Formats: sequence, structure tokens, C-alpha cells
Amino acid sequence: MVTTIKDIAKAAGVSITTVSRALNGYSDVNEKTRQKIIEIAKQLNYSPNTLARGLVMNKSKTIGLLVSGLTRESAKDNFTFEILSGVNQYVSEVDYDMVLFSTTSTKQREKTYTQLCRERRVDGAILQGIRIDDPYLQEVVESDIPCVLIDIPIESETVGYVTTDNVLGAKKAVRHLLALGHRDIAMINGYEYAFVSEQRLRGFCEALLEAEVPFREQLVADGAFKEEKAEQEALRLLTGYPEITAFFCASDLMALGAMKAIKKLGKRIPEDVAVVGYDDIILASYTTPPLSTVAQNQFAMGYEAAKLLIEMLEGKATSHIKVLETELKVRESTFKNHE
Amino acid sequence: MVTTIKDIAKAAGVSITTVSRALNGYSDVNEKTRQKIIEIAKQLNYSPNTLARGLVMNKSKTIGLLVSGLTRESAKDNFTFEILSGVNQYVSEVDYDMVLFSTTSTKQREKTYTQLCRERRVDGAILQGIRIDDPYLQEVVESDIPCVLIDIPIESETVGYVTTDNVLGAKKAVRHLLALGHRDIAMINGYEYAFVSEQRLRGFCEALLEAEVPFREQLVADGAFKEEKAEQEALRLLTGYPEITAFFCASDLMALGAMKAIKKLGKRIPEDVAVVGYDDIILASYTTPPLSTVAQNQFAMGYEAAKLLIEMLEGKATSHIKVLETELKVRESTFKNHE
DNA sequence: TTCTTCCTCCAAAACGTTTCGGATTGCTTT
DNA sequence: AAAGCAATCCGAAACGTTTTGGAGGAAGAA
Repeated sequence: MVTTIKDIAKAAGVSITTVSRALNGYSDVNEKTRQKIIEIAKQLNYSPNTLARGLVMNKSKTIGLLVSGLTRESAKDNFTFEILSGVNQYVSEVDYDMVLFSTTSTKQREKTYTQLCRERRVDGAILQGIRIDDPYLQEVVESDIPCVLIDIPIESETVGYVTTDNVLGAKKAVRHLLALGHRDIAMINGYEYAFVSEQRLRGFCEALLEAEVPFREQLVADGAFKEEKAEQEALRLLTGYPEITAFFCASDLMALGAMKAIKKLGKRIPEDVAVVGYDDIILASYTTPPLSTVAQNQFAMGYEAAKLLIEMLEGKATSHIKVLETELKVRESTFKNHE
Repeated sequence: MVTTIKDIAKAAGVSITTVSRALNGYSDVNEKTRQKIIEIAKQLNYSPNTLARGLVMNKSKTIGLLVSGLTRESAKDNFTFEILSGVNQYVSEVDYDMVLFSTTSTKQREKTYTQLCRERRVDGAILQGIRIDDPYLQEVVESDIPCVLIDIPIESETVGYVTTDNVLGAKKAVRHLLALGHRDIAMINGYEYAFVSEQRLRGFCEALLEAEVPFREQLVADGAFKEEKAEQEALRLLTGYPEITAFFCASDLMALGAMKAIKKLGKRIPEDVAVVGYDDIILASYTTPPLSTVAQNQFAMGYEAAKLLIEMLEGKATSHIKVLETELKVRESTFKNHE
């Protein structure tokens, strides 16, 4: 039915050893025999059985992409999808495979990440969207499964990470607002269980410090990375502190919420209140007005994560850390160009 | 290092056969021995080697998701992502795995789908986004690899498909426009290599026929499922046929293009020209004005596709065809509610 | 001639499972 | 006492590869 190496051996009149070595490019097989074997393999429409190969070599040339909460709703921000595309891109360039593990909270109780990885024999894993207080994060990091984390700065023998410079990214955004003359700037941050939240807050503070604008803690709200929550918080801030003329939001989704709140209060964007977000999701350029934001190239993050992981697997990684650039995209939510 | 069934056997003082059968719930092992074995397995932190299992059982409990052209740009419409999420959802419910194959045109030349599938030992595949003139579609369908197609109506012993009723979907959209009094309705269709294009065009015609509005072929343009192309075509149509008061677009992305064109000509939506799209992508509810569209539940399509495939694999599929519902979502691009 | 060396090739073990075809024991029937 | 049966267990083969440690010759060196 399905051709194996054995069939080729029989047809070519050689041993299976020779077939294996011929097909894998070893030098101890005569070039003429090799050609014959390759020819026969092609004729018989042979494709190697990766299961068998993986079994004996003890590696599968497969990496796992572990994302958390891949539900119907999460499709809204395509962060995960872009990461995935990037991972997929590199992985297919180097002839690896990617299998997707999505862990819902119920699922986690049954099987731990490490179990998942070991069972499916992935050589390594990329983790995305895991909260820093996730008990399983600890587990993976402590296991000996090579992995790279996205936006979580943990490093060890087997663990690396890729991230962007979130402090600088936030700084760029806030400097932009300051340059436009804003002094009363509020921030809607994500929940504290994300590394990026902490970093972006720091960037926010540092930028204010640079400009010698006092930092007021009461102008920082927790929007939990949710559109609705951010809207509520923005509403609260705007009514409580009417002097606010600008919002820096730690995600575009939250910026959308803030914009809704601003509009609800009958204020104009950006004339009365300016808004800048973070992520540059697709929606950002389609809102009215289009949203200024700090763009991070998530596709590249996925690509680099996969690259780093596979380099680690093959022992040629020089560093376990990769930090990517961000770019401030100025649109009309902060600055109206009349021309 | 890593525990195998053999270690358990040694620790429990039984044969590996017994361990295997105990762990797999066979009845010919004493309940006390089984408990002991399970206990030991847990203690030793055992997880079965799916490679070895797959090798001997000749199936991997893995399905492949074949998408075409998963590039950085395609992340814009999250169709693929939603399908993927749906597939992933079902697959993890029944303890299968999903591996993603994204085929770019260059990649296809090296390895055919069947080779990919056979090599990676997937039990079956789901194909999404493949054009009907793709030579490899033929190949997969003719191979004996079980697969289900998304939006391509081919059926055989090993092939099934899931789709929505695109004729009806289009009809709903056009009937809506007709009910609003529109008579000069243009259509921007996708390229002809998609099954859905043909279907949606038919729905368009049938709806007109019902209302006894003559069908004018020159009002149908090819937008190639691209935003820019659709914009150009809309521009051309609007200037050439100023009597047009409504557009039916075969995708939301193209509807976005049409809306741009309409705005460029200084016309208002929906007062001067109404627009209805297809897909209900996330952007649709965020445009100004929000876009009326025919929603198809892509998550459900993915979910059902995976379900169908796995039922086929396990021999319990009664039908190879699944047709899902669509829903017309009326928003302000067709009808402004003044209240 | 005898010893090396190089080039080709191969038999067999190993990877971790599942499964087939018994084997053993103790009990019940005849 | 012999035979039959149910319950419980196990040895060994099989799945399709890779790899180890050589074997067999031919050619060159001493």
C-alpha cells in the first residue's frame, strides 16, 4: 500500500541501511547507487514516516505553540493570529512543523503544559498570552523543555524570550503627547499580571519625568486590557478630572473604549482630548478618527520566536533574548493635519 | 530520564503487555493490578509516546489544517483565524491535535499536499482558502486521504465539505436592499475561481428576478476579493452609471473599498448610496457608518469541519455535507435609524 | 608478499508502543 | 478423575526508521 524504505531496498537490490544512508545524503554510498535509489524512491512515490524517524531519533521536528484562551472572542485582536503566522512562516522555511495547543482554564486542570509537550513529542514550545502568575508558566520554565516566551522576560539554560522595548515604546507615545503640548495626561493600563503593563507604566513615568511634568498616580487606571472596562475607567477619569486632555492606553482595544467614553461626553478627538493606543491592531486605522498608536510587529515577533527556539534546539543560539523595535504611528486621534 | 511503559512494568512487577492493557482500559486485567499500575504511572510522571503509538497503530490522532497564503497581509481578514480557532476548539475537545500547513505558491512546487499529509502522518486534513483551479486540490481529492473542504462542494468516499448557503445569503442581502426601495443595485463580486462567487452572484440574480427588477450584467464587477480593486471598480461603476443607489459586495473587505470610493465622490452613505457586504469581519461594525453585512459564523464552520472530519475518520459520519446558516446584519450603511 | 587504507555496503539493535496467540491457575462440571 | 471454562497474565512480533560496528574488496605502500 504505502511504500517504505524496505520496498525501495528490495527494488534496488540493496539493504535498507544503504537506502536510508543514500536518502539522507551520507557519503559512504556510491553515487551511482544513490541515484538509482533516489530514482526508485521517486517512482514508488515514497515519503518517509516521520513517526518512525522521530521515534528513533528522539525528536520530532515539531514545535508547539501554546496560546491561552483561543476563544471565539479573542479573534478580535489578531495579536495571536499574527504571532501564529510569523511562527508558521519561519517554521515552514526550515521544514519544521507547528502544532497548536490552546489551553483553556478547564483544559489546564487535566493536563499540564509539560504533559502536553511530552506526549506530543514536540521538541520545544513557544508560549504566548500566558499571565505571569499562571502556575503552569513556572512549570514549563522549570521543566527541561526548551521554550521561548513572548513578552515575559525569563531566561535560563532552556528558556529564552522575545519582546519589544515596552518602556521605550510607551515613552515614544507620551513624548509625542507632551510635544503636542499636553500636560494632563491619563493612562489606562492593562492588568498587572502582564509584564508589559509594568513596562509601559514605567515608560509613561519616565517620559513625564524628562519633561518635568509631575506624575499623578490617580490619573492611572486599570483597564484590564478590555474595551468595556477601559470605557468605564475613561468615563470615571474624565468626569473626576476634567483637566485631562490626553489618554495613553496600553492597548488599542482599550483605546477604543476610551474613545467611546470621550464621545459619550460630547468631547471631540483630538481637539478636546487626544488618544494614543498600543499595538496597532487593524481596527486602529479604521476608527474615526484613526487611532495614533505604538506599532509592534507581531508577525516579526512570532517569526523571531520560532527562529530563536529552533536555534536553541540545534545548539546554535548565541543569545536567548531578542528585543524588537516599536514604531509610533501618528494618526488623527492625536493630531489633525489640515491641508 | 523519561519514563516508559517498561519502567512501569518493572516497578509493578508485571509485563509491559499488562501495563499497556491496564492503561488502555482493557478488561482482562485485574482491577487491583490496574490500580497499582495507574498509581505507579502517576508517580513516575508517565506520559505515553505518541510517536511510538502512532507508528504501531498507523494513525496519529492528528489532523492537518491546510490554508493557502497565510501571509502577513492576510491577517487583515480574520476568516482564516476564526476557522482555525473553531477547528482547534473541536479538535481539543476530542483529544486530537492540529498541525498547520500553510502553503505558499513557492512551497507548493516542492511538496504536494498529499506528500505533506503522508509525511507528517496526519489522519486527515481540512482545506481552507484553496482556489477551485488549484491543481493540488484535484490531487488531494483523488488521494485516499480523508479531507473536508471549506466552501468547495466536492464529495466522495473520502471527501466532505462544509459551507453556508451562499445563494440564500446573497438573496437576503439583495432583498433587503430591494425592500428599502433600491432598484439600481450594483454588485462587486470576488474572482471567479471561488465557488462562493458564483453562488453569491446567483443569489443576486434570483433576488432581482423575484422582485421583477431586470438584471444588468454591466453592473457586476470583479473586485477579486481585494479592497483596492473593489475601490477602483466602484469608482468606475459610479461614474459610468450614476443611477446606482446601492452596492452588494461579495466580501466586507471589498465593501470597505466601495465605501471609500463612494466617499471620494462626495456621496453620502446610506443616503445617496447604500452598501452591504459579506462575512461580517470585525472591521464591519467599526466603519463609519457601520457596515450592513451577511454574517457567517466562521468559527462554527471550522468547528463543524473538524467534527465532520473526525467523524469520517472514525467511521461514524452519516453525511459528508454540512451547510450552515447565514444571518443578515443590518447596520447603518443601508439604513439610518433616526431615534 | 604482507600490511594499510579507503570505498561500499550490510546485519542487527534500538526507539516505545500495541496486539496476537497462547499459558497458567483455580474452579466448576461431568 | 478428566475436562471445560473464566480470569489473569505474558512473550514475542510488528510498526519504519536510524545508527553502530563492522565486513569484504580493491588499491597502494612497505
